[in-house]
Amino acid sequence: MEKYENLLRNSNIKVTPQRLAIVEELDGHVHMSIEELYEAIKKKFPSISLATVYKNINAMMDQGFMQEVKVPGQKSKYELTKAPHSHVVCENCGKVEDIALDLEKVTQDAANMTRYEVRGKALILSGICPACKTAS
Amino acid sequence: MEKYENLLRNSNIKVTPQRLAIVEELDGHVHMSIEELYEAIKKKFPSISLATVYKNINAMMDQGFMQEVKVPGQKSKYELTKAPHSHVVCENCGKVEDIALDLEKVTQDAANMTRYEVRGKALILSGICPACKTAS
DNA sequence: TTAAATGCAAAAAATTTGCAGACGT
DNA sequence: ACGTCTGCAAATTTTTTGCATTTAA
Repeated sequence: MEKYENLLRNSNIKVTPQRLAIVEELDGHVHMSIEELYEAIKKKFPSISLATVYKNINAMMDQGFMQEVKVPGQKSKYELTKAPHSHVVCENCGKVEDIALDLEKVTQDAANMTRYEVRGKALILSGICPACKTAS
Repeated sequence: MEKYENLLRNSNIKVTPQRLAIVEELDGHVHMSIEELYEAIKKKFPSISLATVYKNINAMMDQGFMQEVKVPGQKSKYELTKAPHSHVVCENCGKVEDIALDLEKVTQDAANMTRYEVRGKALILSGICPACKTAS
């Protein structure tokens, strides 16, 4: 995970094993709640404390490294900052996936209707994922 | 607020002054956090307890009367259930507004790409509202 | 070497629960 | 009258903070 070490270093944020563990965990799972992250990291890093996870999530969010995904009906999940994108969440299994959707038109419409200077767009679609549909 | 009395009554949920106060407050302000609701209602109804606000929000959400709006960067706000719609939030003053946007195309795209059976759509745009733009 | 990070325990904030009395229907 | 709701206090849960020690650079 060389790439993350450098990304962190370039941003007045020290590279600690705890931080790398968080980043690597997210790099694998993509979307996890605080508690999920903590439990997962404890397996490889039993001494980590929950406070450290909180502090680091907050620090990395302040630096723009990480973003909160406010999922309807469940706890917030966190992801490493990537290109802007939308999310799809399965109402059955809770899984969250990224999806690249074109929100240009919708954003234009909104700007015209509200006169807002629109800066951010957060779209979360929910439904039943193919796996859960098959299973039921 | 006759209308709400009947709506509540038709749904095995008793009409109490506390509940009417919550509903009337939201009917006026549309989007409020738990704490905002509690503070506002206390003015007209000093004996209400925070626990009652929580219990009623939860009860009315269970009944589908009320919905949580998970706003990026601030506490969740609540609104009375209306026709599906999107939201615009001002990053400066925190105000949340409803907006009717056509998400048909975007939803279709998402369904095609993910094979999800899409049921819900939550879009929150953020930016600077006209009032804050003028003021700055 | 030095400022920043960790981990613990304690504090604070947010939310839920149990229960006796009050209230809606 | 009956079952539900309220308000209080206590219990949980979630998140933040202070501080002594350790660690990255």
